[in-house]
Order: sequence, then structure tokens, then C-alpha cells
Amino acid sequence: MSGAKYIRPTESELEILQVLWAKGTASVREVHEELLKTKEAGYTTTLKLMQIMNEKGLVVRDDSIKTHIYQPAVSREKTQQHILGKMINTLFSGSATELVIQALGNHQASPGELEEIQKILDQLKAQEEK
Amino acid sequence: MSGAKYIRPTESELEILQVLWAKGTASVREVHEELLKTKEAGYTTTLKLMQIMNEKGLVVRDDSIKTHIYQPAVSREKTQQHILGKMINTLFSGSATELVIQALGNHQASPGELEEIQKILDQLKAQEEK
DNA sequence: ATCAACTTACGAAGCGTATCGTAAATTTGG
DNA sequence: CCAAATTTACGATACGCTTCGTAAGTTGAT
Repeated sequence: MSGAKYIRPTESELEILQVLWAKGTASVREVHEELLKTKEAGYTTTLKLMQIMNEKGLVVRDDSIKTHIYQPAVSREKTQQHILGKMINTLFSGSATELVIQALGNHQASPGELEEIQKILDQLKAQEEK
Repeated sequence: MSGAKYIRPTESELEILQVLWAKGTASVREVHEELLKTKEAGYTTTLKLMQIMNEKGLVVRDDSIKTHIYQPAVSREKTQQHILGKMINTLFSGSATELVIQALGNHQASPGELEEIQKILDQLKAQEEK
């Protein structure tokens, strides 16, 4: 049962979720300050977005105190998976491999990161042989 | 100079672009028939979308004939890069590696594909040592 | 030449996102 | 305690995406 239909966050909502995922919990002001580092927006805009996210169930908030405290209600990994999956379909003909290749080819990775990827690759190969 | 600001296709537009990228050129009807395989929509809806895409410069069309023929005006790779880049920023804290790991971990790849990825990885490693 | 089928053009409507102004409530510093 | 600052709530607006109805133009078969 369930269904519990997945809500796809909008672009702005993802920006806010990023902050919340990093901080764990935060007030509107904290999130807003963080957003200002990259973009500009009015305080009430951020507030409104977070209120809407609350209605949607993307975040939960503690309003027992004056300055409400928000935290994410959706996991970072699940959200990444959903959007990634969607993207693989509509932009890479359903091939995750194609996406990986594009990502590897055009966005530099450090030696350490390459090693990390190598490990995962080795694991996957090992699984094949079972 | 240029600027030539990049136009980000919407979700529906991407679906249409996918068809055009695959076929090279196509009429509205051909695109529409293709779309019907996955979703349902009215013919005029597809038509309107393609007209808008034409205005935006996402596609070009030959209207010297009665049944207009469309073709993509943006490359698949460039489009993938743009969207991928955006996604890496807003969803993976700017880390392409993180995206690759998620993609590898959750969407199965065939042995052949793993090999393909391995090759790219080897190339990148080789570059490091220069 | 005429009718049916097909195609394009145009405009309107519904909906969601993003933005912000303003007012009300609450907290805090002096 | 009062004024200033902070925070929330509410509503309005603008804009873009998506969808579709309807009209007008074109083609093809009889």
C-alpha cells in the first residue's frame, strides 16, 4: 500500500534543502543568510518558500518556539535518486552509463576521487562474477 | 562577443528533443506518435510546444513544404552538459564524483558498460601523471 | 470541384513557481 | 515599559509551462 507519492522539489526548494541537509536544522534566517552567499533574494521570499515546503511535507518545523526551526523531511539520497533517475530517462535514453561517462568526461575529479570511483567499479565487477 | 545565452529546455521540451535527436528530422506528427508511446497528449499540444521551441531557438524548421519538418538546433551533448552541471551544483554540492557514485550504485550497468567506464577512468588516471 | 482529412495558427485558461509588500505578533535593548 | 527590530502570516502579482478548443488553410480522393 501507501503510494506516499513522491514530491519533486523545485529548483529553489532544492537550494533550501541543500542548506538544511548540511546543517541538520536551521531557522529561516540561517537558511536565508546561507542562500545570500550564492544568490540574492528577499527574506520573505525564503520564508514563503519554506512555508510552502512545510505544507508539501518537504520539511518539518518546530514552531513551539518563536523563531521556528526547520529540518528536512526528505532524505538527500532518496531525492538524489529520484531526480537522477528522471534525468537518466529524459536526457540519457535511460542509460546510467552514458550519464556517468558524460559526468566523468567533463567535470574534473581529483586523484582521490578517481580512486573512490575505482573502488566502486571493482565492487560492481566482483558482483558480476558471482 | 555573444553571450548567446543558453536556453534551458523544459521537461516537455526535452522529451521532444529526445525524439528529434534520435530521428534527426521529423514532422510534428512523427514526434507526436513517438511521444504517445510513453505519455498521452493532444496533437495540438505537441504542435504548440514545437512552435514555442522554434521561437526559442531550440529547434529549426523547414516550412517551405506544407508539413513542416523540424530538427534540433541544440546539441544533445551540450544540453546534457548544461543540465548535468546544474544538477551537480544544486544536488551534489558541486561534486561530480558524488553524482557518479550515486549513479553507479543505484542503476545497474552491464559488464560491457563497466568496461567502458573503466577505460575512461584509466584515461583520467593517466592524465594525472603527466 | 467538392468533401473529408490533415495541418498550422492563434488565443485562452489553469496551474504552479517565485517574488514581494504589508500587517500582525513577538522579542529585546535601553 | 516602550520603541525598535525580528519574525511570521497573508495575499497579490508576474511569469512560464502545459493543455486544449477553434478557426483557417492545404491536400487528396472521388
